[in-house]
Amino acid sequence: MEARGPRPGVPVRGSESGRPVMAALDLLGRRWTMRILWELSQVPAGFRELQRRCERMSSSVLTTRLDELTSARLLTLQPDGYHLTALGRDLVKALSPLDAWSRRWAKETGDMTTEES
Amino acid sequence: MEARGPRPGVPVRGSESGRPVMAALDLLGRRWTMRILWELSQVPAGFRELQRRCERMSSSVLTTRLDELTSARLLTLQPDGYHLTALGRDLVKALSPLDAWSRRWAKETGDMTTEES
DNA sequence: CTATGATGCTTCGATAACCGAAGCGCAAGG
DNA sequence: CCTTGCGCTTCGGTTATCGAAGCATCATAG
Repeated sequence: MEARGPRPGVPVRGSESGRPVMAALDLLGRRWTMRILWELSQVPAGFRELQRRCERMSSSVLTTRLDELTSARLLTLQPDGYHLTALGRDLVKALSPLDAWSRRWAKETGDMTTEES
Repeated sequence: MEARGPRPGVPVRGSESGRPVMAALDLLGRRWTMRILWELSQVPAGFRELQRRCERMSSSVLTTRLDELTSARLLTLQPDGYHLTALGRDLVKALSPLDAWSRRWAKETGDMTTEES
């Protein structure tokens, strides 16, 4: 299929610099990407189960994302489904404070607390 | 403009659950969102400067994102430009391990275009 | 040998998201 | 007055995503 997502060292959407973090932001800023990583970090899954878990995400996009993430070396397809690589697990680990943050976000939404420069 | 992005506690794209982290993943998984937060965390900026920094991102999308992020209480418009709120700064803080990870990613992908951030 | 059901994945027309050049209304400066 | 910069909108064109249907393959069952 030749999807070929963003990789560090190469210009990406919104940045010619090739700075690694920009490639990461591009990759992660595509629909479903973080969700897929998130789901796979909980429990590895095959194509269709992944699709089910993500509330019927379209199969074509799932294929594209799996291609991008695989060619970025974040996951691999194994007999029993897609797994995160060590690199992929590290990414999820790097992203994990997001869960705690989101809970705080939920709490503070509706409040009128803490807002200044 | 009434764009109104995802908020915790409300069903979002790809998840009916309303779980906070799903709302966060939806919000952050939109084009330019993380980049905008990233840029504003470095230095606050007005509309046009922000547009310049993000290599000419389209103004219409920028408006939409600023609207979403503002109504999510992650940033505010002040006389001297857009600023992160305390909540927004915490988000960026939660996302900050991404920078270190991306450098490792770059190393392990074989590409050595590791510029300074 | 069917047939049935599950898998990973593709196709393709329809829809939604995004792009970007142009322009608006406003405020400040010359 | 004229210009400059601002936040922001408009709108026609482009790209990304959707989703139902289908294909090839493998395993199990009849």
